Amino acid sequence: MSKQYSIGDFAKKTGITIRTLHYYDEIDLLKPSFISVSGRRYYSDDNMIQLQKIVSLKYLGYPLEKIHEYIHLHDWDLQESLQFQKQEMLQKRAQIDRVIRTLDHALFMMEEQGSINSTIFMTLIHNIHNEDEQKEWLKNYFPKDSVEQIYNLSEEELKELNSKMVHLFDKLKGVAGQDPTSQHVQALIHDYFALALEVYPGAFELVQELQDQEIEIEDNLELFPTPFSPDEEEWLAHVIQYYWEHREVDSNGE
Amino acid sequence: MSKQYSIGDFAKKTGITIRTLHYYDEIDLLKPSFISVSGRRYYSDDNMIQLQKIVSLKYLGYPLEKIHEYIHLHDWDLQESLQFQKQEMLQKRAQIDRVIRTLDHALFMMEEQGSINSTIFMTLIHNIHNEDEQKEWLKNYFPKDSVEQIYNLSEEELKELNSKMVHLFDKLKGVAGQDPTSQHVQALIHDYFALALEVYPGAFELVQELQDQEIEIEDNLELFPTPFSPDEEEWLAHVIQYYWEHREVDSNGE
DNA sequence: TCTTGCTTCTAACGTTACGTTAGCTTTTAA
DNA sequence: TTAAAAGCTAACGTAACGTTAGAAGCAAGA
Repeated sequence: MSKQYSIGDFAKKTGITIRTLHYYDEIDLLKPSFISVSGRRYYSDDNMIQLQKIVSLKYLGYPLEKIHEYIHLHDWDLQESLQFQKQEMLQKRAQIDRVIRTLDHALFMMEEQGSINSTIFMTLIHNIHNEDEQKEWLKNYFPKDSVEQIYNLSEEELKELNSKMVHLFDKLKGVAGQDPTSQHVQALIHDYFALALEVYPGAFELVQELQDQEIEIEDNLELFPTPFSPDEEEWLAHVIQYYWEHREVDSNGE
Repeated sequence: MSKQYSIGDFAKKTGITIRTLHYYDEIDLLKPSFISVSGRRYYSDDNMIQLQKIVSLKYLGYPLEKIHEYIHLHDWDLQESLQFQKQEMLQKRAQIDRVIRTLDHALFMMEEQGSINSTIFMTLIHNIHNEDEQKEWLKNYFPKDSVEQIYNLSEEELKELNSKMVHLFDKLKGVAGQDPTSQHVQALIHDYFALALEVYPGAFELVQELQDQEIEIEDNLELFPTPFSPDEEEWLAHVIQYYWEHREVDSNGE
C-alpha cells in the first residue's frame, strides 16, 4: 500500500532537487523511511507530508534550523511564532520600500539632469539613506519642531529639491577655485541659500546658530557627507563667508 | 592638508568596521592611499569619497562585485542599471507581500479555530503558496474563465473559505475509518460540497468532468497536496462515492 | 553472463560579505 | 623601558544548497 520512491522519483514528484534531499538527510531534517544495504534512500508517502511541512515553513521565511526545532521538539507556540515572523517580514518590506524610494529619487534626478557627476550622485543617495539618523542628530541641537518641519516635505517636493541641489552642486564644483567674490560664483551661492529658504524659512538663523555654537559637524562626517573635496570645502567656506558678510550689509542697508 | 587616518580612526569616522575595510582591501574594492613599511593601512579623504560610493551602492542592493565593476571599469550605464535594480527590488517586495498575505491567512485561521492540526495547516499554506501554479495547471483542462472565477475571491472570502475548510478537514480526519454511509460522515461531506458550490456554482460539473476525463491528478501530487494519508484518501473516496450516488438519486427523485 | 548506460552514493569545494578568534608584531603612552 | 593598545595575517564559520568528481549499484539487452 505505502509506496517507496527512489530519490529520483521522489525528487520529481515533489519538485525538490536530489541535492536538497541529501542535505536535509544530512542535517536530520528529513530522513528517508528506508535505506538499502548499499546505502540508497527510499522515501514514503509519509515523507511527502513531512516535506510539505518543511517547504511550507521555508516559504514563510523560517530558517531550516527553526524548522528542525519545530519538527523534532514538538513544543512550539505556532501562533506566536507566526506573529513574530510577520513582524520580521514587515520590517524587511519596509527596508525594501526605502530602497525603492531612493531608487525613484535617483531615477528622477537622472531624467531631469541627464548625466550626473557620480560623486554628487552618491552623496545624495547617502543622504537619503541616512535621513533618519541625520534627523536624530539634529534634534540634539535644535527644537524638534523645526527639525521635523525641514524633513516634512512631500515626496515630490523632496525630489525637486534633490534635483535642484544636484544641479547646483554640479555647477559649484565646476567653478571651484575661482575668485570667491566673483559675480557668477556669488550668484550660485545665492541660489543655494534661496533654495534653502524656500524649504525652511528659518534657514539663516539655523546657520547662524550652528556657527555661534561651533557645533562640531566634523566629528560626524559620515552623517553629513558632502560631494566636495577638502580643497573645495575650504574654497566654499570663503565663498559663503563673503556672501554672508555681503548679505548682512544688504539687510542692514535696507 | 589631506589627512591620513589609521584604519581605526577611519573606521570610527565612517562607521565601517575594520574587518570590512580589510576585506575591501583584499578584494581590491577600496585600497588605502598609503601603506607603511610595516604593512599598516592609512586612509585619505579621497578614500572616504570612494567608500561613500561603495556604501551607497550597497544600500541600493548591488553586490560588491558589481560595485567593483562600476568603480574600476568606468563604462556603466547608471540609468539603465538603476532601472534594472528597481525591477529587482519590486520583485522582492512582491514576494514578501505574498508571504505576508499567507501569514495573515494563517493567523486568521488560528484566531478562528484555536489550535489546528498541523498537517492540515501546512497543506493550506502549501496551497496558498502554489496558487498561481495550480491555476495554470487547471487552465490546461478547463475554460480559463471558469478557472479565473474560482480563484477570483476577495481576500476576506478566501480567508473565510480557508478557515471553514480547515475546520471540515479536521472533523473529517477525526472520523476517518468509520462507516462511510453513516449519517454524520455523510453530513460532513455534504457540508464540504455545499462550501464548494458556494464558491463555484459549477463545482459538481467540474468534478464530473474530472472523473470522466480520468485526469491524472496523481502525477501532480506536489501541486495538490492533501492533508490525508493514503488510507484516509481511500476511505474518503468511498464516502464521496456513496454521497455522489445518493445525491443523484435525490436529484432524480425531485 | 557480460556489458552498457542510468541512477545513486560520498566527499569536497564554491557561493556572499563579512564576524570572530588566534597568535604575532608594531606603535604609543607612561 | 615597559606595558597597553592597535594592527597585521591566516583561517575558520555562516545558510542552503549547486556543482563537479570519482566510484559503485542496478536493470536491460546481446
